[in-house]
Amino acid sequence: MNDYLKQILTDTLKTFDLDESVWPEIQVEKPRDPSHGDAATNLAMMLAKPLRNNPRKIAEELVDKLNYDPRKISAVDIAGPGFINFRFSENYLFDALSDILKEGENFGRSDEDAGKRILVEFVSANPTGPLTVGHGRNAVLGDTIARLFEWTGASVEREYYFNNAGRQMRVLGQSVQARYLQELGRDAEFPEGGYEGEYIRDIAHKLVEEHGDSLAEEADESVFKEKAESEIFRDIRQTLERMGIKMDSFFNEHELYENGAIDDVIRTLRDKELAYDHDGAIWFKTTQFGKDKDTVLVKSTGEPTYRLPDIAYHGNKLDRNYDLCIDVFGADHIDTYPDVLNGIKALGYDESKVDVLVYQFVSIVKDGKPYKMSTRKANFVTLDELMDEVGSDVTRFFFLMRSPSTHLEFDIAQAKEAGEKNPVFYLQYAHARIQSILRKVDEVAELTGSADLTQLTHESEIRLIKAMLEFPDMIQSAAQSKEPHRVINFLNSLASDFTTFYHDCRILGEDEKLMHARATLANAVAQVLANGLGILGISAPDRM
RNA sequence: GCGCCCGUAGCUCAAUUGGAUAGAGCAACUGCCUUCUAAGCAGUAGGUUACAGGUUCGAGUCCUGUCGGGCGUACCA
Repeated sequence: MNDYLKQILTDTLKTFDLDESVWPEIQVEKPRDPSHGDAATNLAMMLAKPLRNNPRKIAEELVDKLNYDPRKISAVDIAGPGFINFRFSENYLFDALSDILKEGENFGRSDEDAGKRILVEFVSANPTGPLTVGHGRNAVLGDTIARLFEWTGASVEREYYFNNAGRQMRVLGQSVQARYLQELGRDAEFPEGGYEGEYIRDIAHKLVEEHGDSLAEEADESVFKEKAESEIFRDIRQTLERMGIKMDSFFNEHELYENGAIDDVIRTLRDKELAYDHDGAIWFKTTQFGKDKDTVLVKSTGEPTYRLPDIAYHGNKLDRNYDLCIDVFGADHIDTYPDVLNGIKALGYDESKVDVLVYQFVSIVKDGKPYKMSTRKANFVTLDELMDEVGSDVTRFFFLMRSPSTHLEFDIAQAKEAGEKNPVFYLQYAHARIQSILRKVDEVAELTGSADLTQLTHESEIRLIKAMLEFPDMIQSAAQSKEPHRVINFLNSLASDFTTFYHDCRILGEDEKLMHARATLANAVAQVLANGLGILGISAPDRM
């Protein structure tokens, strides 16, 4: 419809004495206030300057010359400072409603990004412990953005990047080793800054069961580290699966050392005089990109900092020919990704193909008080514990309901509350309620063929149809802006429109023609709710 | 000190990317179950969008400054 409006406005614009080069971009949007119509354009206001005329006068001329199809548009009028408002004809709305049902579970999909290959990298937690509520926002945002782009037609892959080498992991191995020896009743000193969580004891216990005391004389921690890694990764995968997240690949940083990518990065940066030696370390000239200081790429110990493999990793991703690589990062990485972008640009890649979603941190409220988490100190709430309490639907919903750019306050008590305080149920309830009605309709009547939709005349019926029509555009803008919470806002509003309809209009007990039309409408609403919940990875139950 | 993000109703947050009278949920108050699920609906109250300027037909949204909060500012990841 928007395309149609833009088209007829463009046609009208051609009749004006105005060079095409100064034409404003034609914008059509839905007015906030429904009394202003179904669509509006600010074109007359945009033309005020080039035409040197009063916007309302221009609007009058535009409307006068506008040639529109009355089967689609029932009224056009001018309001406010010069807005032109359009009202959709009912005929158009009814056609659109039957299209929704025809498209069914595909309603809302588009080919906006058809043919594009997109890689979403997310979670990417090193295997030092179970996934916590802190990781949850990353995991659910990444997965949902991937789903959104699947709906806009892209071919999407999900990747988990990790590093199983380095100091963190050594300390992890030492922690397990210490617990193993303690389990055998021997003296063992727990490492400084070791991982104190209960899961470390569980891993140690498993080692005792599998190997008895045969590992007691191991000189270093590597056996323990490997066991810890495989156990923790198994847990992580299970947790993700429980949340409906399936990774297509796990990328080990180690690969970048083996295939020489790391060395290549250093060599190229040196060639371009963007890297140099100083104090035994190798530095990246980030001052050239406007930073205060240069940045260390390789420490004097010979160990690279994480930036270097990050640059190599992004180069690797772009080598795999993705059209777009999306990274999902917490706010603590906000300062590091410009280095990565500058790095890959210096290597000759197109950095515009890397897109970073930075989300703000989750703060936990537990027992009404803020709760500070640390994996190492084992003050954390794991995602599994959370899902034990509230299930995956509520978990996903809470992480998605806020804009990524604002802090998310996760109130464990509120999430646990299965009742009215919990907003996810509102959506599921609307869906279940419709299914229940449709079951009853089936019992009382044998409805065949297509309904006579002209029976739908009530204000709340018309509003529902209009609301559903916005679904496809909403998905596109949610994907493009990487803001899944827009889907939730939309569904909340749709569910609310439905319950208004539910209270205004009965389905059962009306004559068969009207019942058929309303059942059709309700069916479409259920379909759109189910599609939207599907994008969010949340179930749409048939009964509650 | 410097960089990035944020500041909207008592609380948690929206606001169609610069549009018309800033909206929801929770909490408070008033009504509504003899009809399809009351996990619901209708209504009342609650605001100088932190503050001060600026840009323009038009600003919660953009620019500058001030105040307040978060994160970063490592040869940690």
